[in-house]
Amino acid sequence: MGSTRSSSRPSVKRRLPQEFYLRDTKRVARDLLGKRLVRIHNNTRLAGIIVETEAYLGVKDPAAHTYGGRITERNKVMWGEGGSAYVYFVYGMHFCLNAVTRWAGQPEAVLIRAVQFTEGLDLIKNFREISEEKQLGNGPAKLCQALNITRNLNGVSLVQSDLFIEDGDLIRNSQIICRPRVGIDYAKEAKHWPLRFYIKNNEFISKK
DNA sequence: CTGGGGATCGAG
DNA sequence: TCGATCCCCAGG
Repeated sequence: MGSTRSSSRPSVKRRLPQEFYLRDTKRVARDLLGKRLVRIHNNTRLAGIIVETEAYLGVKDPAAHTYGGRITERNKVMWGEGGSAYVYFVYGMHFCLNAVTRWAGQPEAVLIRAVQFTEGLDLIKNFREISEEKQLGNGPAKLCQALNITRNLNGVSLVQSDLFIEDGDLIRNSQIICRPRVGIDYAKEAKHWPLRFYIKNNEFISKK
């Protein structure tokens, strides 16, 4: 009514354009913090804030599936244009979701490692078969289970499909922690590279 | 064809 | 710390 504050102008959330994903992969990983990961499931909106990511830097990154220029059936989506989803199966039972970055032929990606869910919690709790909210998306395989993301979404466009990422709150640099990535002990010197990004003091990240 | 291992999770 | 569980993929 008589409000003179900025709340009278609602912030419009819009889907990130393909250009967002074509940029430097570390920048994309950092900039994805605070954005909203959204999945439309049977006309229901499931969504949450991305609070943790990791960058995978392609042919020169010993931790990446495309290290050394490998082209395989599994990793071929990473070789395509930025802006699509790379979903892979791991450890015999889990799926992980990446946003492919850069242009075709530069096979890099950002792993989404944790999401703070804010919409569609009933359905998400069903998929996860738990109700504790801090446990719903605090890991790359957990958030895939929460959104029912499996191999059939490998390769879909984040710019056009029912799986996408929206604008969100701006996260200041002072609120971002940068550390080595998780679960890549096999990756020689790259295991120390600071390519994991997460929001400081956030309760929904995968590890302390 | 084969077998070693994995961008994880949860129980003990 | 360890087992689950199975697909991937390099090597023969």
